[in-house]
Amino acid sequence: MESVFEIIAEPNRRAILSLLVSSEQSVGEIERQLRMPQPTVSKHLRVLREAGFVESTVDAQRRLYRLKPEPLQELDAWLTQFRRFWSAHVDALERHLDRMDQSMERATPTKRKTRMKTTRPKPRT
Amino acid sequence: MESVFEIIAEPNRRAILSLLVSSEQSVGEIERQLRMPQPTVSKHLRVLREAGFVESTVDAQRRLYRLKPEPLQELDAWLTQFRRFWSAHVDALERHLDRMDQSMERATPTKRKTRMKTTRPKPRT
DNA sequence: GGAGCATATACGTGTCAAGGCATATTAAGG
DNA sequence: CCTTAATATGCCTTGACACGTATATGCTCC
Repeated sequence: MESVFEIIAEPNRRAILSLLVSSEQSVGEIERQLRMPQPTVSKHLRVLREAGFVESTVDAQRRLYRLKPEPLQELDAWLTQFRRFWSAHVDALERHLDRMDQSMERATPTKRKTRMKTTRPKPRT
Repeated sequence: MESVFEIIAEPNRRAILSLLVSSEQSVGEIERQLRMPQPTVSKHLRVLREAGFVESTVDAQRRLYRLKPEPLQELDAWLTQFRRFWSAHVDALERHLDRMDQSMERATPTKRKTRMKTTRPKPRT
């Protein structure tokens, strides 16, 4: 269970991570929302904690788990090499950029298919 | 072996994908560069092909494998939800952007630490 | 069409991790 | 203290998958 990749291969763990995006949660809250048995939750949280995906603080009998960014950023970094590749594929980059800034999708009803070449992200000055 | 995540959990498969970023390769070339037995390569390629990560064309006795972008873009899309999160963490977003365009890193000796606030992704309207 | 190279598949085996269930730990509160 | 709630851990079973070795398929060229 070394790598970041193996950790997120497990669907329940991904579900937990997605849950924690909004805010920190206790084990019991996770258990209820995801409808999984408590030992399962605890075990997955252990894995996530040891891999650095989450951290916990104690609040009386309960433990509050929150996300930590580093491992997912590492994953993001791994993806970088492929972004170069798929930006070579025509306007796949554009779709990617659209996903990047998910502000205002409705603002431009521009047709993707017939769209002119977009300005590529400029090399940072 | 459903999900994108399970596919890339395997180190050898990731190695193959990384190899194919530069250009298409035959099975034999992959075999030699990664120093893995031929059946292993073929099996992993099968998995990758069925999951849509690669496609192959026939060139006489050899088959040339090349990358397909979609599954990795799907992974990228999954990461999106977390980008919002870690952009809440101070200037992690900035590091992310720096990673996005990996052209010319040496050109700007700008100090990251003392840099001014970057424009954040706006909350969806 | 037979030899030889390139790639794919079949089968048997070992490992490892997820899940279920029971139980241990720790804290709180009366 | 004793009980109850919240969480963690241990053990066992089961299934999936990666690997090695052997073999099959397919193409080329003579």
